[in-house]
Amino acid sequence: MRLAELSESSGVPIPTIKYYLREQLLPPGRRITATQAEYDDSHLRRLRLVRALIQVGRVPVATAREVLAAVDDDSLGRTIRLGAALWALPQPPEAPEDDPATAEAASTVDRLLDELGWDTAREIGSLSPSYRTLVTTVATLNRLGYPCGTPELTPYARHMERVAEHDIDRLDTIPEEVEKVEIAVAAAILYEPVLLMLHRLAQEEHSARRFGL
Amino acid sequence: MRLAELSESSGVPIPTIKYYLREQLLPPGRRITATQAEYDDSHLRRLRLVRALIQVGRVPVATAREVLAAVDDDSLGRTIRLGAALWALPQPPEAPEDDPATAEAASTVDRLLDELGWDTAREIGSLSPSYRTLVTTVATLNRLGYPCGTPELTPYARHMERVAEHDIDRLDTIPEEVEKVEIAVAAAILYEPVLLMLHRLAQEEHSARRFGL
DNA sequence: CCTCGTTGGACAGTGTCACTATCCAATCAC
DNA sequence: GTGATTGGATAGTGACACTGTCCAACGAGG
Repeated sequence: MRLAELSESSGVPIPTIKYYLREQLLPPGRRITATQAEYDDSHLRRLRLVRALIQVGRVPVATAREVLAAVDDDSLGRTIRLGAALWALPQPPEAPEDDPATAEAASTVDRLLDELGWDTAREIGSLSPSYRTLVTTVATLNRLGYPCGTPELTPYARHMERVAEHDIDRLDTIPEEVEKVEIAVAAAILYEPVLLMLHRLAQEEHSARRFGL
Repeated sequence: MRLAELSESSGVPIPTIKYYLREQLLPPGRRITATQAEYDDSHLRRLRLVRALIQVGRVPVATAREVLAAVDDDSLGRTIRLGAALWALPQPPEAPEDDPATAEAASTVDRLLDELGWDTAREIGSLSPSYRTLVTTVATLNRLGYPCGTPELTPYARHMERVAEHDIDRLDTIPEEVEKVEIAVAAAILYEPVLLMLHRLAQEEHSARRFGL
């Protein structure tokens, strides 16, 4: 497959593919001659993953490179590779640590994790970007005057726990091993918008039912 | 409250506040003299909402202006105002309609809504940005070779339905009427990151439990 | 009254980011 | 052999969210 054909079948413009090659989001093709290269299905799949990361997942190019590097790192096991990839996802800017609202939010989240019995998350604690982002967001909500303490968060956490269990059950059902990590990353990143949109649709539905259109 | 004081107590730099005033994200202060203006608590609250929208919610400035215009539109009822505000939230770029994968994804989502009995969502259909984004995302997942049909989506939709019901119950418990819409918008936008982060934390927790660290 | 620092406002400049346009020499198709 | 095409390098573009500079009008201290 030539570059033009790769562009054709992926719908991505040639200059953009060249840009991705340059940024190492896409491995170089197999060199045929000094000036021509051949691409295969793995390039096509990777290219679609890149587009999904950037356009749907809104992942910055530099971050996508890290995520993909983790995906390609054969020295890591599957779980670690997936974790490393998700670990690299972008987070909103963090509030200063000396902020009292941040400190309070941190203790709120800690109490939540204790209550839920999420001991692993509790141990990893502030090393996890998810944890830190959660703290920042809770602090923001509190500063805005919106109640967001442990009691408010607990039901949401229980719901998401069930969703996560379901996610992991599904991961085990994927048959192919080769592209498993690639697919898992795509799933992790692309299922988040799906969840959000289902959430908004459900809100629209139930809001309309309760209050009318 | 002078501009400098507003900047001080919000932590937002003065030039940025001026920029927000210029972009009409923040209403102008009450003019004291020809060259000085006075701001109050409502400005401070609005400013924090703007920061939350832009920094946590990653809402573009132009979109934030529309969202806030809907919030301020006294001619609309509360539900409509909230709907209008959420309606304006940014969506990923949409796939071309003639794409066969998009058409298939649309029918998948339609079947899902039928199955769930979300009749209002079904009627509104493609008018809702949430619907269209969901279709686009499902199409992307399918193109990547990830199974994402009605059976895969249904359990997720059921979970999010329960979350949405809980959301709406909570909305009713907010006592103050004046800032209700403002708070509801902040909640709708800021609770999405909270949900996502709880989801990721839960994934980390259960993945670690099942597969080890 | 008269400074002199401060205020709000206008406007141009900056940094980042995701592309995109241009150019070039090597090669392939006829 | 010749004209189009290819892959690669480099520089440019446009959107976006600020940010820095300047300025005339205040307002408080002497």
